[in-house]
Amino acid sequence: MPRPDAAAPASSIEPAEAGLLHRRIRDWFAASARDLPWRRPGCDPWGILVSEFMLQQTPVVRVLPVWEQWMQRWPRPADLAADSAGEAVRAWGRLGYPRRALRLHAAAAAIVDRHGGRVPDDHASLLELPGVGTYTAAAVASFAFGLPETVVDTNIRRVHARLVTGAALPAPTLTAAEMRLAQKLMPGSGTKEWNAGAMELGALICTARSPRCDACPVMDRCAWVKAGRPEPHYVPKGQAWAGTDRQVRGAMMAVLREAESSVPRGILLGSMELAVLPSAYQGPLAALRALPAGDEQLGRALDGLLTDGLAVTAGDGISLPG
DNA sequence: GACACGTGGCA
DNA sequence: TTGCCAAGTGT
Repeated sequence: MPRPDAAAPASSIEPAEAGLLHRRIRDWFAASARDLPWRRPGCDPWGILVSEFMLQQTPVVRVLPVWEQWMQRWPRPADLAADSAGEAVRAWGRLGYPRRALRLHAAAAAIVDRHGGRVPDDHASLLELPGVGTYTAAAVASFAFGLPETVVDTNIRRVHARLVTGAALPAPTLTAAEMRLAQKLMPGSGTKEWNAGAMELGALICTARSPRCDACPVMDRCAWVKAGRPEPHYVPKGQAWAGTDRQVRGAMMAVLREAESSVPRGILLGSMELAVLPSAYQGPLAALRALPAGDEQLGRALDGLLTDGLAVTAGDGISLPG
């Protein structure tokens, strides 16, 4: 049975065709890449690792200012490891998914403990760091150390789906066929520029919505364009937000980030009046109170934060982890 | 493999 | 305005 959105067999890419794609995309990258600070020659592996953590599910424009602050404050892994996890979470600000801040802090500690304070330069060691999965390990190995790792992120998956497979979008989850295709497409040299170029092409040109095919360096080779740019075969599953525990957790985290010290549990749960509280977190607190969350959901959200280590019990209250 | 997990910009 | 989407990871 045909599976239209599955990746094509790797054997369908001829060496000459692959060579053409390598040349075109790397040339395009050299001419069109954004000047991002973590791509500059002076950026060390730690700066690249920090950028990869922040870029997980978060757009570049929002990462830029926070990355600059982090590198200024914690220029080496040991600097971050010497500070508290709570400070990392606070400095994470509103980037989202604050557990990434916790894991980056833990990764810094692991780098100090297990690697003498230097970011490890092999895929296996990187993969053992907290918060580092298949993608991030390959990205750091490739971008920081120039190793010939196969990087597969959401941009690259979409580029491959269109260019080679002819589908409008990649499958909902990463498949083994996609990994084989990505490996088959890897050039014999210049892998760093190939990985970065394919990713950048997906981010700037071959975008999820309204791709700019007129500016694409490989439009004439694109299987999806040749097929008449068919619609996706499935409807992407949306992310619920309003009324979810995530929304409540986010509002509670905003209160904890802004608070100078610990926050009484009853304040977070809405069972205690504000009266004479220090005013630092009144804004975030008002936002939390405005949510249509019942006692049960408030309790569940707080328990989740405590379980995840994003918050800890401190005296009679709740605070960011020490 | 399906889910949970933040946040804000853009069409 | 509502919904989609962004350099994923851990369970």
